[in-house]
Amino acid sequence: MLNIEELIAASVANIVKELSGNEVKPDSILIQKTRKEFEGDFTLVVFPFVRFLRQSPDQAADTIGKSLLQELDLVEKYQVVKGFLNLTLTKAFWQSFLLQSLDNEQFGYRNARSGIGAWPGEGIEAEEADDRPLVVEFSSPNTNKPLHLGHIRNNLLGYSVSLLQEAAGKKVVKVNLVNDRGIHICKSMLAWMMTGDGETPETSGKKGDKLVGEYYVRFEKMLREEADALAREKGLSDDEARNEAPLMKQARELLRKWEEHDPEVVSVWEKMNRWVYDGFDRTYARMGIDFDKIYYESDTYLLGRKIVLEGLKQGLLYRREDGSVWADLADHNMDAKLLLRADGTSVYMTQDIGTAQLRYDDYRPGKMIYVVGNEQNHHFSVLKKVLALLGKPYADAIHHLSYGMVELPAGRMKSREGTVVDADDLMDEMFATAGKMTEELGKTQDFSDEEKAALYQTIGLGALKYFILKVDPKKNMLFNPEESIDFNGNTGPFIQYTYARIRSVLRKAGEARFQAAKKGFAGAPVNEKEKQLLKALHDFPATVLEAAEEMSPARIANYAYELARAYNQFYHDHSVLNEPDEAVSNFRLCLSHLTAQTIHNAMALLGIHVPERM
RNA sequence: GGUUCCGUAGCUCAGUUGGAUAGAGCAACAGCCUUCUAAGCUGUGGGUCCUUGGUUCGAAUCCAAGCGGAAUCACCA
Repeated sequence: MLNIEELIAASVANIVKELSGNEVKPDSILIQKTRKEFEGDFTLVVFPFVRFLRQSPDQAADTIGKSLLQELDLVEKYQVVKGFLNLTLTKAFWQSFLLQSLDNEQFGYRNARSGIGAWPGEGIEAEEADDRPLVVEFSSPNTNKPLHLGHIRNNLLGYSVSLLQEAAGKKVVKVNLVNDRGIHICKSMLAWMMTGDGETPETSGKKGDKLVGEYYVRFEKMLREEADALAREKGLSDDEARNEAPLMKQARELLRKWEEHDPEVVSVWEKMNRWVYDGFDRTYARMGIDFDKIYYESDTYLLGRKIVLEGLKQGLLYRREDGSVWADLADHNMDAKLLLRADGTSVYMTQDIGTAQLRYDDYRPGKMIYVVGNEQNHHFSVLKKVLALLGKPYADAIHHLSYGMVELPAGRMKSREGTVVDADDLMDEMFATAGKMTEELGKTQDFSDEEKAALYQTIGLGALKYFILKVDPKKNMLFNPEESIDFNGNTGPFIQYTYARIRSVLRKAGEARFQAAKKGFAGAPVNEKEKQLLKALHDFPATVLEAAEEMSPARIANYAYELARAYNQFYHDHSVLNEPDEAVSNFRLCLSHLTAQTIHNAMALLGIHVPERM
């Protein structure tokens, strides 16, 4: 079915062709929303075809306007302003849009395509890439430290982008790739073995990821002391001293033993990783994030190595004298990339090759989206080149969703300077602030303790998520811990509040009255504030598709804000239930209902809940 | 130095495939609660859209050069 903009555009194309005999390109017909300061609903920019019509812009606009008025019933009138043709659609059009949308709880979402759940299997290769599932990787933490603010942006983005793609009709698989192996985790293990005295999350009461993180910090501290001493004694550079320090040698020895599957080492590794996973799980749960599949690097790096060795056998890669294996990327003006060290161990790129293959085998995705910070832009362009070199069909399917860093007023977070903003702490603070604000406003006197806790969590998380998601992903963003995140203005709680207000009206009206209202508003007059609301609501489905296309939750966040603002302006000026004219009251009730539904659906795409009362 | 990204109000950010007089919020000031939730609404002040050229009927948006900032150019992940 054509939407209204397409319908008008098609009609305009016909008109111009009849008048001038010229075929106009569809994309030269620009239908946009009429700006607030002019009368009208949609605007046609006539400049692109004044040439064909051999008329002044205003004359051309008038000519087209007249024809549209005749041809399309839903065009009520038009006005010409400086080469812009402003069309006003009939009340009937808007009211039937409202009526049709009201019963659709999934308003704005495209239905998920059926039959895609049964992958992988025969025939999947023949399907269009568009019909295949999408794999979205996000979070991807290391297991030596708790999650921090940077991870929060990553998690929220990845989760929201997944929801957006689903809303656009794609089948989505959310995956996490846990970096559970390597020197960093060996450092935590070593510090724990040397100084831990058997401490566990149970004996200490500490969250597992926090506990392991503490040992990582302890290792770094001890290493620093050793390295400083060594640098003084032997006059070594800092890098040399750190490398030469006995602790560092022990950590590397631990890694070597791990790769040899030393049972004792593997057992400590498993134990401490489990602590971390338990901690992460709690943080994810609180954040409202989940995954369909978790990959572990310890499982994928060997596959990567296998693929590299096959590539070498096929002559796609080459071996240097020292035995290391490389990809030649000179054709792409890139330096050669190391894929296996001389000792046969793998690097980051190697395991990413394995991971990509595994995902392809598991899901045959049309696209593999990696939500990873922009510091890894180069890594991903190399990964794609290497996979192409290896002849992998999924090389082009890889899409790096690159996002900007979260910066503090003093710059980047630095663990050495203790400026890392911990994810759990931040959420705790948000919940506490939400509670304080709500108590001050005296809004929850009749709430039970459980209801209060749930509400404060909803508001606190809403504020945090909205704050982060409203910013264009590719831009760096600033977070100032001194100034707590706002609850007024362009914020999550503002939108949540608007929803709660509407729900309050709807509760007062009751379901029976709403059902009756749906049948009883035809022909009611539409005032300016109501028209603004209708236009905003009408925009939602297209906005969802654009946001999905651009992978930008920010588009949805800004949309939700505009919608809430439009409702509040309407609400301020007009009464729903106290309106004496029954048809008008019915109309406003329905308008309120669809607005609530749309706010709910928009916020859901950001992973934000909306409260019935606040 | 090469490559990529960013530069819009005092601050944080919007601004669709180029379209009308560049918008919000915060902060400041002034108003609005006997009426469905004032976490709201209304108003005032605040701009060299980094600069200079180019393309165009039309440029914050596209192109080129320059300036400023960030990331990256690892046998780290």
